[in-house]
Amino acid sequence: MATCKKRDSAVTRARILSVAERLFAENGFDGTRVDDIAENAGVNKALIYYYFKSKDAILDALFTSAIQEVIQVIVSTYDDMQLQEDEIERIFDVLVDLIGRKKRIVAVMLMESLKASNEKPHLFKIADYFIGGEVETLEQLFKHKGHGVLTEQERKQMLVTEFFTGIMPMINYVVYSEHCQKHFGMTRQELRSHFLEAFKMTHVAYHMSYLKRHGVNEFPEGHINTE
Amino acid sequence: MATCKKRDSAVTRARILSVAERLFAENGFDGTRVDDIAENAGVNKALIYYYFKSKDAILDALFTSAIQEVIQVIVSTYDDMQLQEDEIERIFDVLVDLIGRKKRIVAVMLMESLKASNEKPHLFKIADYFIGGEVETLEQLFKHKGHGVLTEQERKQMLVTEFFTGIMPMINYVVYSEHCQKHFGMTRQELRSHFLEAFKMTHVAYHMSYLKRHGVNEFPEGHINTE
Amino acid sequence: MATCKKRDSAVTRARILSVAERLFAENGFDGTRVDDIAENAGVNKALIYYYFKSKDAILDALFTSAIQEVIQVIVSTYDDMQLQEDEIERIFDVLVDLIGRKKRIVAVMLMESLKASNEKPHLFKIADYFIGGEVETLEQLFKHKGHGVLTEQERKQMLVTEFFTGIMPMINYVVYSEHCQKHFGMTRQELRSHFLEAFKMTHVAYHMSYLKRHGVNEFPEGHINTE
Amino acid sequence: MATCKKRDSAVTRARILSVAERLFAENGFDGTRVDDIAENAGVNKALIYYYFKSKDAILDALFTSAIQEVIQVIVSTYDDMQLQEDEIERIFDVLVDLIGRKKRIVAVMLMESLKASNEKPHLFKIADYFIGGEVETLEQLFKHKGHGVLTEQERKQMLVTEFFTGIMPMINYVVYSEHCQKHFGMTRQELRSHFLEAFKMTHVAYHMSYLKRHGVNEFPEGHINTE
DNA sequence: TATGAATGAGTGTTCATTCAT
DNA sequence: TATGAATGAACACTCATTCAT
Repeated sequence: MATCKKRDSAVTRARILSVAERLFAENGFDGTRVDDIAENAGVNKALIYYYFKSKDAILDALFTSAIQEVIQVIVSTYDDMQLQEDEIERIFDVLVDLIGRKKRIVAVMLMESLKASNEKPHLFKIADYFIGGEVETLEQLFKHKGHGVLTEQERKQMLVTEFFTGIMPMINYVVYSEHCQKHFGMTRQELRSHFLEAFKMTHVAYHMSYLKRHGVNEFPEGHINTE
Repeated sequence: MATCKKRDSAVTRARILSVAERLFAENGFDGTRVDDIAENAGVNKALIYYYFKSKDAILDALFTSAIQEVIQVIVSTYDDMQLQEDEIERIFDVLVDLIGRKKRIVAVMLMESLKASNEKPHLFKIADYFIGGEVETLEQLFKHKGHGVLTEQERKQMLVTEFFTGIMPMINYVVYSEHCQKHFGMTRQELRSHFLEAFKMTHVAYHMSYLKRHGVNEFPEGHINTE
Repeated sequence: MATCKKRDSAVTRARILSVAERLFAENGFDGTRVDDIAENAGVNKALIYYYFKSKDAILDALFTSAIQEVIQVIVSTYDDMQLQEDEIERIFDVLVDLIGRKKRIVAVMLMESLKASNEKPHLFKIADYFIGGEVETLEQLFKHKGHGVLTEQERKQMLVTEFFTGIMPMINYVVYSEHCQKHFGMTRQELRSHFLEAFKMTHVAYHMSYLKRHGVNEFPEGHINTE
Repeated sequence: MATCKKRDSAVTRARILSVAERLFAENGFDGTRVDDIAENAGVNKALIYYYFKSKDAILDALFTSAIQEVIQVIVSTYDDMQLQEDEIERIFDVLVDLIGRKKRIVAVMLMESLKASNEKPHLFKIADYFIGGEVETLEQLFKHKGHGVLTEQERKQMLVTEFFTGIMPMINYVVYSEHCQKHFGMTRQELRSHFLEAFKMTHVAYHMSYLKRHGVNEFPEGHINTE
């Protein structure tokens, strides 16, 4: 009769992950004790080690699943979406919501990435997919317009621009959202619309002018339109 | 006679702080042991507690001194600098070098700021001064041009824009510099010039167009010039 | 019809015991985990607790069965064997092979016996049977020769001699065999023949001279012959 | 005024080692907890890790110091001692007392040596010195008598004989002394004299007859005398 | 000002054992 | 007879902090 809550492997594992995600975000990875995770998940500490090899393995599992989820959404987004200017907001919504749903684990990713001793920050795994999508889209447009392939320098410039003025601001918006609301005394909506405006006026505007400068004004089947 | 290397209170204290800054940046605050600090500073562990009440106190001292130094530089920078476009690069250099010199402690600040449990992230203390400088400068220009004071909404938009597309990208550039060089396969110089270019084409360009839109084309005694 | 591999109680139990014996010998009792036994035996960990009350119970079962097996062989050996000198080697073979077959569990017994806290080392259970066989044989000979029963002191001397120069060297040979081969750089055969020689020249030679000293030169129906 | 007991590094370290030695002997290495050592030594557990890198390091320290002590005594013993038969008992006393003083740590060595997974048992380090002393002495005698150097086979036979019928019985006597007294119902003195008798009648007798067989009846400046 | 010794409270991890099915 | 899930009690080791000198 009663839906058995205990003894369900998948559910328990998920609960551990969920709790770990929250606590890591609240106190950082090092600041979170396995005991805390156990207690908050309502399971025995040893059970955590039944599902995960180590505390690090929990973090890895969180990272991996977050990255996979993000990648999946990005791929499908760039697939079925026309980059018309009037769709900017919709794209923005999708991406911000996407990261937002994983904001806690993304925050942990940032924390770990900030450690100088960290060799291969997971942050870049996500960034790569975002950037990859944008750069690829642009290359397609260029090829269609008769421009040759990008030079190495052009590619590098693109990567850096996308990273520091495209994806990172979005990530920062997501992870610092609450702090900003408090510090600047804004509602969630205010902050969101102000950030969207700022993003449009900087990163998006740059894209538009870049395309215009390269004579990409009309798009094959209706891609990014600049005016 | 006496080569006063040991027994010099100020020097020892400074060495402890310097070592702590490096180790905190390398391994995070939680990942750094007081033993490590002691060993690397070449002092007895107990001596650290003679100079600092606790490990946290070391971090606070680092934050405080870093913030003070940053503020001091910013104030003097905005004082004696003409925001002509041809000076953008010089301003950029000054600011980036400023943060860069404190990059490690800034990285720690970011880490701490990312924790959801953190009430008043130190990050904003620094950001406020940067933003404050820019916003004040703009307000001065506006007043001079006959525009009234900024509306609340305009101010908020300005704050958000400065934070997410102005100061944060610079901070990110500084703290992720090494990781980016490695990940994108660039030299320090390449990354710097690409980032500067990206910054100009987004945040700076936004400022220029904003000013132009508001008819601020000439400056009293030679402020920001848009063309 | 049914290939009864699983679901065969006796076989499973035996497999658990066999695996436990190997692992205990390899890593010691404390160094062996029940998980390891389960994994190596290819059974579920909980099943082990279906067959055995505890980890200690597994060890006890191993001890008990080993001791019983040893006793059984000893009894039959001393029954049907003539202690002629030319049979020394055959006796030696039988005994060494006997212990050798249980060498792993014997090693564990020794380990347990070495603990000062151990009250009644199992080691003596086995030793008693070996010693008992020899002493009894000798007593039979003496009685037959007209010597009276042994004095208490003679018995005690016999026990000690048998223990330290008879059974223990054989046990040591078996349990340290591999280590000795490696350390002394010998093949199994070399070590065996050298040990047999050493055993003959010490313990066996002592027996012979002892018997001779007591005028036991001929044997009723062909027992130990000294020259 | 009061002789300061605390805060004396050497004393504390020694107390830890002493307690560890006792507990390891009582319960085995794996059966002893660091907490137990701390409690019995009357020190904080962390202090143990201030003096020793790990639990294994404690064992190593015990082994190393025991081995060094044993080696030192052996060297001086074989140096200044005449191997006359009437001195056998004195030699025996010295060696047995020597091992006896380290009986607990020797017992632990045996336990560890019994683990099949143990690569280089410490047991052999001690055994080598005992055996080395005896073998060298014999070689000297042979050389003096005009016998050439030992063949490889002779050396190997000697090593095996010394190990299994010389040093190991003595070690066994020492480590099983208490158990034997209890099991065989003897006093310490009884056991000792019985064992000495057994040792003389086997290992020592073998040495004597071996020498006689090789015509070593008189000794240069009074070494081992066989009759 | 400086240090070696000492401590209490963790901290990740393990393991024998049991439960529910 | 068999299993996957769950647990409590350890356990080796760590670390910020303090004491005595």
